[in-house]
Amino acid sequence: MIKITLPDGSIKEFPIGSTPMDVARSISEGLARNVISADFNGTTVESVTPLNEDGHLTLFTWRNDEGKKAFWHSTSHVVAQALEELYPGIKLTIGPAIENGFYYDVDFGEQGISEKDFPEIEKKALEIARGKHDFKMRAVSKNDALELYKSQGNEFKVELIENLEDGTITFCDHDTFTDLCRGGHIPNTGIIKAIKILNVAGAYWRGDENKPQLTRVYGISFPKQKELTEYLQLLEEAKKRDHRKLGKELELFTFSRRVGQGLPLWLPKGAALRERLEQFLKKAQKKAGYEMVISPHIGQKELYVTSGHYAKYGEDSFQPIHTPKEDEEFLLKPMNCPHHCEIYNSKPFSYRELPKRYAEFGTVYRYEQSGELHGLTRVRGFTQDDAHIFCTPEQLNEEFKNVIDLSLYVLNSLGFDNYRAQVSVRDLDNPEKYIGDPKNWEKAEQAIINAAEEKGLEFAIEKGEAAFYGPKLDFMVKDAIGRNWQLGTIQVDYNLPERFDLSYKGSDNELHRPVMIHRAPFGSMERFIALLLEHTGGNFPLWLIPDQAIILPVSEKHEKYAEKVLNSLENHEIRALVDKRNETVGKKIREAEMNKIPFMLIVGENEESENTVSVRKHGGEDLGAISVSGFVDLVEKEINSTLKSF
RNA sequence: GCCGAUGUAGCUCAGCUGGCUAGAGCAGCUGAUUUGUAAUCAGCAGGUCGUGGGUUCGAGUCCCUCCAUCGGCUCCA
Repeated sequence: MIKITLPDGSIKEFPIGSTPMDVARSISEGLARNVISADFNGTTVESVTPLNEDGHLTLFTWRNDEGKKAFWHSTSHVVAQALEELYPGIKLTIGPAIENGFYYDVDFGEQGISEKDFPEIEKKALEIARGKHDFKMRAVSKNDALELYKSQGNEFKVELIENLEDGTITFCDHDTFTDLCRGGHIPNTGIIKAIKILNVAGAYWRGDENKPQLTRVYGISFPKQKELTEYLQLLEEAKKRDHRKLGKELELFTFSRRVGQGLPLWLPKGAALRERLEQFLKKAQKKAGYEMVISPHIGQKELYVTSGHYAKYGEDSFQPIHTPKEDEEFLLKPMNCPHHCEIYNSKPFSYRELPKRYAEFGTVYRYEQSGELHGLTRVRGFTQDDAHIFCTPEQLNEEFKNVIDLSLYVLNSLGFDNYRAQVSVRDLDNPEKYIGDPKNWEKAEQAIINAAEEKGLEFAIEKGEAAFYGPKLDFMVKDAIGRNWQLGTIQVDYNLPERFDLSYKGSDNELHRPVMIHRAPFGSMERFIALLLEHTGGNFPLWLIPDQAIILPVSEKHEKYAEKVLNSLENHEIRALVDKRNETVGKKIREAEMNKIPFMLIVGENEESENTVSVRKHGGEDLGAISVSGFVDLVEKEINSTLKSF
């Protein structure tokens, strides 16, 4: 008998060779039907793997991430089989599960596949799945494994196997198909009820651009057809919310071939919106003790040699700007920190004067690779809501907490309420990777962790994820349709204060090195607005949205009254406009709806005589006739409920 | 940068295997209509078919170059 410890701590005895499935069955038939994979003593095992020793067992179902992974990974085997049957002679490489689904990298040789072939692949794969084949693992000797793939001329698998140790190599069989695989499958293909091939793309073998390029086939699968339908609807929804589409429709920004790739042009509505965001943050920052500074868009080469950036500056960057003077070089600034260090350096500081908090909406330029540009989220010129805090090591904890407060204030004011934090610390096994005094690192990491705890943040600690110059905290934000984004990094930096020889006079009358905090709650205005567009689907918070209300006169006779209403609204700083076009009310409403204007104020005979407006909210809700001042109150109330002061 | 796909009017799209002056809807303009909660009607105007080259009697359609966009890969001080 073996002793199996379950996650709830209970220990049960089973005959040697029992499988996770047997364990599930002993708990309930329902669980047994749903169990698709398991973890035994820290390694993923099949639900049918015989267990021969005592240990801890966790059962996974479709509801667990691990279960989904096994499900998708298993589907990739099925799809690989389908591909092999449809395109004889192709070479399979690897096919892992990913965050949403799976992919399989395939060398199609001379053959090519395109979107048109997807239905056929899906059909074939489903046919195979319906055959209800068991997944069976078997151990293979290195020689046998090599021989199999050498005989098939599959140099990719051969390379994989050559890097494996004899005795650890396993194959996975199902139906007529065999694949090199370390395991983690569902018991049977039969539970795969829906398969969708999503797209194909090029991908280098082992991610190395000098190696052959393979075709990566992306797909996803589900245990129920309904779940696939829902997933496809989610993709549709994401498409509707695409910030590139909404940005065009709402006239926020555009790009011009003449101006250049990755260089956004802000249209009036977008520029005004961005200005409101900046003012919002400036106001909060002022209260938090920041001082605005301004620095130029370029800096001498010398500046970046000092900061250390020049050493990393390569051919794949914007090239230096030369002047008539020989050997004079300027660089477009890729970041604001060096400039801010020099601002700090402009005069000596006493510890009594710290912290200094320098903030700037600084536009920076980075030559992102052309294939990497994407709407507003990856651009070549963008504006960071940057600030650098120079403080004493003792002040770090307090300052960090203040920055967390500010970041949370930003997130909450903009409708992001689902987030957690990630604290990135050193990898203690590789201390040589980090610069600065280990004692200070210890202090800084503790300061971040304490700050996160004291602020009641839900956070995870990631070992080895810190930058070489300091630990950091990132916010992982979940948007309205469940996608994760990294937002608002807060970094501690020991490197630049050293390089710029920054100092302050301590109470001991000695010079000390300040600590620097980099932070940008928005990250960049471009990326943040893109994210906000996708999060809200273009329905920005009322305080931020370009047009808050549109007045729709029923006919020409009511234009004068409409103007009067507009005037009252403007007096209360409500952004409104009048649709005076010679169109029906129905059409004006339709267009206002499509333009996502939160309030439509219909004015006609009745409203004019009663001094009211008939309010229709975006989406169709009819609030009926309200006095103009009543409407102003309504707007102000709604704004105040989302936009609290810092 | 690499692989693949795409590029037709301001926007969304048609245009079969190359064949007369390239189509539609919306937006725009003109006129009629004066309108009550998601599209009033009619007319007009609008395109060197991304760019440059080639094949052909003939190219939006086939081939090549470049540019841009999209999906990935790589990269992101």
